[in-house]
Amino acid sequence: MAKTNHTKYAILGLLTTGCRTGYQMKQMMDTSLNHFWKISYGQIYPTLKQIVEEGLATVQDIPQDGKPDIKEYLLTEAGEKELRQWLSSPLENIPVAKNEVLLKLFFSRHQPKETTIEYLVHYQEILQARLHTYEGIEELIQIHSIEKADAQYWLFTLDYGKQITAAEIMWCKDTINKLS
Amino acid sequence: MAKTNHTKYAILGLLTTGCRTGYQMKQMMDTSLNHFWKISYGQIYPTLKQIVEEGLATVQDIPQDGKPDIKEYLLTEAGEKELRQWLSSPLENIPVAKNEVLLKLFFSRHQPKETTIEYLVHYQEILQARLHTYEGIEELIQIHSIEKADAQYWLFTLDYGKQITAAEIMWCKDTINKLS
DNA sequence: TAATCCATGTAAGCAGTTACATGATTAC
DNA sequence: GTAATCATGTAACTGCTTACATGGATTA
Repeated sequence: MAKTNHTKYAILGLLTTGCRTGYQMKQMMDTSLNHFWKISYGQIYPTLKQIVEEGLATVQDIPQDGKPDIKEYLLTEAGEKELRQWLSSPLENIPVAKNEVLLKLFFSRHQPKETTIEYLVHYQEILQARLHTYEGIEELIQIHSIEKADAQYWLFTLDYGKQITAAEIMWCKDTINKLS
Repeated sequence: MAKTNHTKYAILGLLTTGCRTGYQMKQMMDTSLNHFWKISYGQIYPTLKQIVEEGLATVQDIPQDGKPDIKEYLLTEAGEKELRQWLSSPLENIPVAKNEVLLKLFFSRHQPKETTIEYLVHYQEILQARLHTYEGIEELIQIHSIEKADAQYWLFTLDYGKQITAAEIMWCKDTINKLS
């Protein structure tokens, strides 16, 4: 089964992008990785602890003036190796993404068509808003990392979000039409 | 927060489609709802029990010859009402779907481009296979439910799967090109 | 004779969120 | 004076999968 703990690798990866504290990682997630990955502090801090125990990173307490002390994490060579190994490992069975929108639609013959249409219109608005968010992220990436080797790959993932969301919007329009 | 237990509603919904046992529901999930919803027996049976306790369905033990006894579940009026209420409730914050493919790509500057390309080619193949699966599901729906009011909505969800997968394949090709 | 189908169910465990606690500093 | 920002962390809980148990009938 090779149960890969993806969260662990997400954090190892973030350690290569300039993030050095759990707090910074959370912020990064909530901005740049926002559209395809998200974890809570309740997950980040214990995982960081575990990563240190495994020798994949080191910690150092650094006092700050005015602000709370920080714990600075740095990737070790073993950590880098582990990350690279995960990157090059083939992707196995991708789990099915649960889709609440489709679940409701699947059973929607039990409600008036108008309600379903309203529902889809609302969903379309959410998608449109999401597209705007992506534009914001694009700017962030360009500001943050003009000369970073990362930027190219970050824009690939963003492009995914943009293209798939656009396709979803198209589908919404199609489906609304079919129902009208 | 209005924590909606989607699994419960998935099961209530399935009870309106001719599924009368937990076993049948699992089969239905693994075929027709396969691309956007999936649950295990360990989730189905306890939820069915709970649904009966809440008065949303009734059970009946029915002995069979040759095969194991079945427990036949039937939706009550209260159950139908509950389902309809959920259907008409607005969709709130859609949780971020974690995407392992994008997570790896995000950190892929740490590996040779060739490896990333191979990886994307492999992913593309998986997507292509998925498209074929969808065609299979389409046939299933058409056979299963020629005169069912459900069919229209089932085909909508399938259409979603087909269109989004096609868009993903396009993105794969684009990205492979950019990397070459 | 080994595997698969039918059909139900439970216990252990994991991944993850939510809510809470702490406490100084800065912005409105 | 109230809220937000910075920064770390834990405990309780939920949702879900996996692995196991049972056992006759059918298929390869």
